[in-house]
Amino acid sequence: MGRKQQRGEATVQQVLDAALRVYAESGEQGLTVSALTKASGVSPGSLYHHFGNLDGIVTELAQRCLDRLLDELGAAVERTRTARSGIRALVRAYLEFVREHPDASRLMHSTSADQYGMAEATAFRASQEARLSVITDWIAAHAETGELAPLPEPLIESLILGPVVGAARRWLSLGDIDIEEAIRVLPDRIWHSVRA
Amino acid sequence: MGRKQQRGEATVQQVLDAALRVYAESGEQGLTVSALTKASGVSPGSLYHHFGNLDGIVTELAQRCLDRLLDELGAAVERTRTARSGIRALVRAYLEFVREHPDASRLMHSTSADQYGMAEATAFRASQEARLSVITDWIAAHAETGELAPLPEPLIESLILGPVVGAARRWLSLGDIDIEEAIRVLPDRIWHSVRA
DNA sequence: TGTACATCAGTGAACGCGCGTTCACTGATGTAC
DNA sequence: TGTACATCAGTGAACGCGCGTTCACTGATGTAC
Repeated sequence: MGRKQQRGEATVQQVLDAALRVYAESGEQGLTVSALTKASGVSPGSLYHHFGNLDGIVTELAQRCLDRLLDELGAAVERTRTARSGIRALVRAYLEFVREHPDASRLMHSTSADQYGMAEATAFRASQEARLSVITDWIAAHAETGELAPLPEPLIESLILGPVVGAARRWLSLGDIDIEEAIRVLPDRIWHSVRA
Repeated sequence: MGRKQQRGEATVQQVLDAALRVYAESGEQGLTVSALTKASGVSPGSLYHHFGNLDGIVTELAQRCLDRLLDELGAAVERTRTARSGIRALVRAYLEFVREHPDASRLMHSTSADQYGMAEATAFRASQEARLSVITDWIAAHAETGELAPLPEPLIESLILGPVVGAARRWLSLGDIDIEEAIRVLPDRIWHSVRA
């Protein structure tokens, strides 16, 4: 049985790069097969050979973006000791990721749990569970020490990520937020909403 | 010049009701013209007579939903004196609206500023300015008294609405949040993140 | 090392479907005098 | 009150476009012996 050829993965990467570019320029409704073949130089047939269908491309791209984000968040949190420094690092890492990768962030913020229905959102979450659990476990641990408010994990998560996502979205779309100021200010503000 | 006939407005309402129903059942991609004609009993021609195009229907529906939400938020805030009671009332009113009108909330949360590009998001916001300013003015007023943290209005807004929207979205899609608990808990938690 | 074979990667013309939209028309409602 | 006219409301068959997808095929890469 032949091993997978490496030029395959190169093509996959080429397509995903092009997809992010197209999405950044023309948004979700601009992300068509013909736009992708044009932007990537990859033929429709090859595209289907690697991804199955158009949805597969978007899903794969969103997954990879989320992978990177969650990796950074996990790393940020694991470098800390106290709940306070952890929350602050988490918020800062998220906003810095958005600042560094605005296109990827835009994509994630509009596809992750939004356009897809509930079932797919659940599946999506499940597939990231390994990376996600680094963070949720950390939260659970610090909830048990009494440093964090005794709330269900989803509520804690909403309190932390809610303002971050809100500010990020707004910076990405309306642009009436100074992201540097957000990075300076939000971590501590959010900490005050979840501490015991 | 003949006055507008009232059966026109009845048809418009019929279509918008159907649109919300279709959206709730089949999501954004199910909201097609043929689905609307089937669900509303209104012919394509009539549909275009009243709305111009399909986008016009979605926009109109989102606008009307947002109208109602902002009215309730404005009313909730105006019944209060202190910053603390105002913030808490605002959060509570938002979550109660979501609980009472989940379908309308789902629609707003995925169309308002998401699928549309920046330009349209701005225009959308501008058209709601009257209702929006009731709330932003209230925030500005209480920021000046020193009750609220001295932050730019968009950041305050993110801190307040972020967790609310996050929790609402999650209740609407994943369903792993107890909305009654959120109504009980979030108002005070959020208040702690924006107070001076 | 060379040859034969299997699998992977990639092409691009072609297809059919369903979408948003139009248009010529009929019917209903309101206005003028 | 009745008649003539203008505008609004509504119909539904028809259209064309562009979308996602397929498929028969060629070329490249890796494996077996």
